[in-house]
This record gives sequence, structure tokens and C-alpha cells, in this order.
Amino acid sequence: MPLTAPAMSLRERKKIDTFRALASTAVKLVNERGLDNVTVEDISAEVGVSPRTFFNYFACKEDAVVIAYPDYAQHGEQAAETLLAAPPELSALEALTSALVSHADRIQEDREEWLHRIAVIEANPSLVSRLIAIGGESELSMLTAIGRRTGLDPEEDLYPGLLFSAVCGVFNAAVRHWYRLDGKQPLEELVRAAAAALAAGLPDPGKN
Amino acid sequence: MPLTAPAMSLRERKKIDTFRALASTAVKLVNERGLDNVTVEDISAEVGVSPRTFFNYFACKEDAVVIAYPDYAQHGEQAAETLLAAPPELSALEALTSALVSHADRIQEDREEWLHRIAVIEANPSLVSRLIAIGGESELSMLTAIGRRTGLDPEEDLYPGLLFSAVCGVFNAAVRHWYRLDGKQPLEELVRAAAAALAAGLPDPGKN
DNA sequence: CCACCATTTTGCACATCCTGCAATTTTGCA
DNA sequence: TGCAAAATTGCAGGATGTGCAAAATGGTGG
Repeated sequence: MPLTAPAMSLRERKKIDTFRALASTAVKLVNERGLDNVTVEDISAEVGVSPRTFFNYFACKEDAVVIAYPDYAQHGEQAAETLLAAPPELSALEALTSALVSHADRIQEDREEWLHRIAVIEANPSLVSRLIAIGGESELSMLTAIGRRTGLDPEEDLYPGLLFSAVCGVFNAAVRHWYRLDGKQPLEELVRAAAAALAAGLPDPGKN
Repeated sequence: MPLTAPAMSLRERKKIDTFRALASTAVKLVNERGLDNVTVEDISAEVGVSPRTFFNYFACKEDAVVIAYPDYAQHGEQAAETLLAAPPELSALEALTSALVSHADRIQEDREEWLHRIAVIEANPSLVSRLIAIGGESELSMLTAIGRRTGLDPEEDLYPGLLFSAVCGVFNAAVRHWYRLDGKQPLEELVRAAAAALAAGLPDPGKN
């Protein structure tokens, strides 16, 4: 368990364990039977907690499949910090790209689990929505950060939202392609390639 | 009712009317009370149909807010056709942009309703997910069309998915910005501007 | 080891969501 | 009018999700 820091009370460790157990069990069961044939009761029973406890950790069944770690809520702010910490000579797109790359690294670290998770998501499209919703929660901090770097007000100017949406889309495409390649090509490479194509204005590859 | 063609049986017209009534009532009520304080029963009662009938039209409450027209399912294929029909000298990005613009026109036609709908969606972020999911249903036909234009297999090559995701994100950003401007600037202009920025590689505006 | 407080888990009640099925009503057409 | 297709409806029932209060458990100090 690379996530459980040593200086942690038993209580907190148990909480994290329960979270991870619920999340991975959800992925496992949904992978075996399909989303509709798995109930919250099934997942809870497999982990050994009451269904009520499940809802103390996740707002809905889908979240258990989609949310990998208990600290997911902070990911947005972490990415925003990464963005602001990038060398000032980089353009906003370049800085954002570097933030994406470190995000990719974290996914790569839990390669197996993520490949599994993406498989389940691809097989159950309704989960995509949930995933987007989660990502959307980090939107505010990201837009603020982009606004700071570019000196533009995200409320007033089209550019920050434009950049963010485009980059999210590109990252998403890279991850899905990574999955289609069974994770054999490093996600970082794919993300870099995708970002490079974006920076080049998505030129028609046939016109080369 | 601009959508009800004259050569249509009473049956079909009533179906469309019911659909539109449910959709617009859903938007209205959710706008007034918030998503959580509106039940399917409320919406059905206001329209004058049974709750069971509601579910004959929509898979879930959210869909009634998000899906504007009964033929939404065909939009993906229509867009794909538009894409293939675009002049062959255009790049894939340019062709896709022109498809987006005609999509923008359709939204512009029902300006009021859409502004209302977007307001509700912005106020209830969980709806965004649903919206994305709907858009995702058109993904396959779009990817196929992009693959045809570029001569690339969407399964094998990163580019088609990349282009599609980026363009969707950009369109999304343009629509939201349109909403923030109260629809005062033509959506078409915003979409064109956004697509132009994308084609230019999203250069940092500060570096001008 | 015990006692005490904070946190977590749990059971229970309850509203809502959503589906399948069979009965009923409505529409289209001859 | 009368028949066939299609739409609406009620009902039964499983599943989701929330609030609340009781019970179990971890942390801490005596």
C-alpha cells in the first residue's frame, strides 16, 4: 500500500483501507458481471461492511468504480499548484501539458488497476459521465490558475475555458488510446504526443 | 412549433408534444426549485401524464432536463454526414469546425430555451455528466467519419479521437461562454473564434 | 486496566428512482 | 363502424440514497 503513510493513526489507515477495498471490489465485480448486475449490497457484502457504510464513503455506486483514491478531491488543487509552479517562460499550454504529464505518471504507477478501471468504464458508458463530473470539480481551481498565468479573467475571457476544455479532451483521448494499447506504450509519451499535436493546431496528418 | 412537420400523423405529433412538454417542464421546475426538489411525479403531474409515461420518454429525470428534442439520437449521424459532405480540400479540423457551426445554428434558433437549459445545467453540475454522456453517443459515428476523411483507423491511431475530443471540448467552452454573455454574441462567432484558436495551436494570448 | 470522548459503523425508516408486465385507452386506416 | 397497432397507465417490486439515533471502536489520560 504505497498510499498509507507511516505516521497515521489506525483509524485513518482503516478508513483508507475500507475506501480502497470498496473501490477495487466495485471495479472487480462490475468487471465480472456488468454495472447493472452489481448492487451496493453485493459490494458491501464482499468487503464486509454494511450497505449504509458504503454510502458513507461514496455518494453512489458509480463513484466506487470511478474514484480511485480518497484524496481525489485535492487532485484539482494539486494540479493547479503544479501549473503555477511551472517555469514562467512556458506558455499556458506548455505549463498545462507538464501538469498533465505528472498526472499521467500517477496513473502509470497503478497501471494494472487503472487499465482495469478504464476497461470497466469503456464497457459501461454511463460511467463516463460520472468521471467527467469528478474532473469537473477541479475545474474552478484550474481555471483560476490558468487565469493567473495568462492574466485573463476566466469569467470574462473565452481563452482559459477553451484551453482547459481542449486539454482535458486531449488528455482523455490519450488515456483511452493508452488503454487500447494495453498500456504497453508509456502514457507519458502519448500525452506528450497529443499535447504536441494540439500545440501544432491539430494539422491533418494526411497532408504531411 | 417549428419542429413538427406538416406531414405527420396525429399520433407522432402528440408524441413530440408530450416529449417537448416534459422536457421544458423539467427545465422550468428544476430552474425554480433545484434538481433535488423536483421529482418525476412533479413533472408528470404538471404535464398531465402518469409517472410511468415519463419513463417511456426518458430513462431518468436528468435526461428530461438535458435532452431537448426527441430526435437527439440522430444528431450524431447528421453531424457525421455534414462532416463527410464538407469540401474535400478542407482539413479534418476545418471540416469538423463547419459541422460544429451548423450545430451552433440549431442552438441559436431556440436561443431562449437553450439559455434557460444551460443555466439549469450550470447550477446543477451533476447534469453536465449526463450531457456529456449524450454527446458521447455520437462518438462512434463521428470517429468513423473522421477516420474516413483522414484515412486513419480510429482504433489504431490516436489522431481521430484526439481531434474529436479537442473539438468537443472547444465547442463546450464556446457554448458556456455564449451563456455567460447572455447569448448576446452569436454562438456561431464564438465557435469560429474558438476553432481558429485551436487551429492556431492555442497560443498564449499574453505573448501577443 | 479502566473510563471517557470522538469517530465510525450500523440498523431502520422512508422517499425516490426505474423496470417489467399486463390491462386499458387512443389512434390510424379500411 | 370495427380492427390492428401504438401509446398510456397502474401495479408490484427491486435498488438507490439520506437522516437519525443507537451501538461499536479507536485514542487518550488517569
